[in-house]
Amino acid sequence: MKFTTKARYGLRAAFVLAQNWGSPTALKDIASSQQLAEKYLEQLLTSLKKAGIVETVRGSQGGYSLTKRPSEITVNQVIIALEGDLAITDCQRDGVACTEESTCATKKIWARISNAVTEALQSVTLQDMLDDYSDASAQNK
Amino acid sequence: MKFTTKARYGLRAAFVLAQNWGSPTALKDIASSQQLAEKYLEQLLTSLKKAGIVETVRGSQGGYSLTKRPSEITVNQVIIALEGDLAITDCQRDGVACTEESTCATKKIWARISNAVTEALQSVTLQDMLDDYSDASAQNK
DNA sequence: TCAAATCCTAGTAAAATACTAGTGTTTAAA
DNA sequence: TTTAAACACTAGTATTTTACTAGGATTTGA
Repeated sequence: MKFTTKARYGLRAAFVLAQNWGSPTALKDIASSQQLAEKYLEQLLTSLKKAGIVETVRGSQGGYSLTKRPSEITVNQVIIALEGDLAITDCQRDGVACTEESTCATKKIWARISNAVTEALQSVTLQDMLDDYSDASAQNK
Repeated sequence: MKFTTKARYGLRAAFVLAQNWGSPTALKDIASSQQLAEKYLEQLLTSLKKAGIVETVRGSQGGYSLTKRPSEITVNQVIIALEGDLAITDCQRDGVACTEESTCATKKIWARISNAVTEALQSVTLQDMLDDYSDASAQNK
C-alpha cells in the first residue's frame, strides 16, 4: 500500500503554496522548485482547484494560491482531492452488500484501517508542515 | 490509496485457514468458498508460505494450514507477506537522503501515516476476525 | 499589442496488477 | 505399485493504472 506520485507531488506543491501564502505562485516556479514536469503538475493543481483548495489568477502575473489559510487545510483534504477517497476495499467504496460471508469478516478490518489512515491525515494541516519545516531549518543553523 | 486484490484475497484465504484451524485445507476448497481463481490464489498462498505464515502438506489429502494459532497472526503480517512493507514514499523506503528541502517537509507526514496504518493492522489478529465473525453470525439468528 | 500565464483535451509510454497456462513433483490410498 | 489428488514452479499475457507528453485556446497585466 502506498500513495502515488500524485499525492506526493501534489502535497509538495500545496506546501510551496503555503510557503508563499498571500500571493499567487506561477506554475513554473512551483515546478522548478520541486523539479517536476510543468504539464503534469498543472493537472494536479487543476484537481486541487476543483476541490476548492486552490484558486488561480489567469494571465500575466497570474498563478496559483490557496483559498484558505494553511492552518485550515488538512493533508487529508489535499490527498483526497488528488487520489479520491481512500476507500480501501471495493466493497467499502461501492457500498455494495457482501453476499460472501467471509468477505464480511474482513470488511470490519478494512474499515478500521481506513479510519486510522483518515485520522492520521486529518490531524495534520499545511501549517503544521510549515512549522515542522522551520523547526528543522532552525536546527541546521 | 488502497490495498490490492492480493491483500484482499490473501486475507480472506488466511481467514478460511483460521476457520479450519487444525487440519489442512485444499487450495480448491479455499478457492471455491471464496470464488477465486485457483491458480492466482495459489501464488498468494505461496507468498504466505514464504513468509512463514502458512505451511503445506503435499500430495493427496494435502493442503494449506496456518503455522501458528490464529491469535498469533496479525493482519499486518499477512498483508506485508502479500504486498511487501507499506512504506509509503520512495524516500522512506529507499532510505535515500532527501536533497530537496520541501520533500523533507512532507517526509514527516508520510512517516506519521505509515505508523498509523501499521498500528491499525497490528492490532488485529485472525482470531479477532473469527470472533467478529461469530458475533455477527450470532446476531443473525 | 504581446507576452506571460492558466485552461482544456487528447494521446501515449511504462509500470503494476491480475490473472492464465502448462508442466513437474509429491504422496495417500486403492 | 499404480493412480489420482494435491502442491510447486516458471513463464507468459491481458488489463488497468500511472505518469507523463503535446498542442492549442483563452485570459490579462503591462
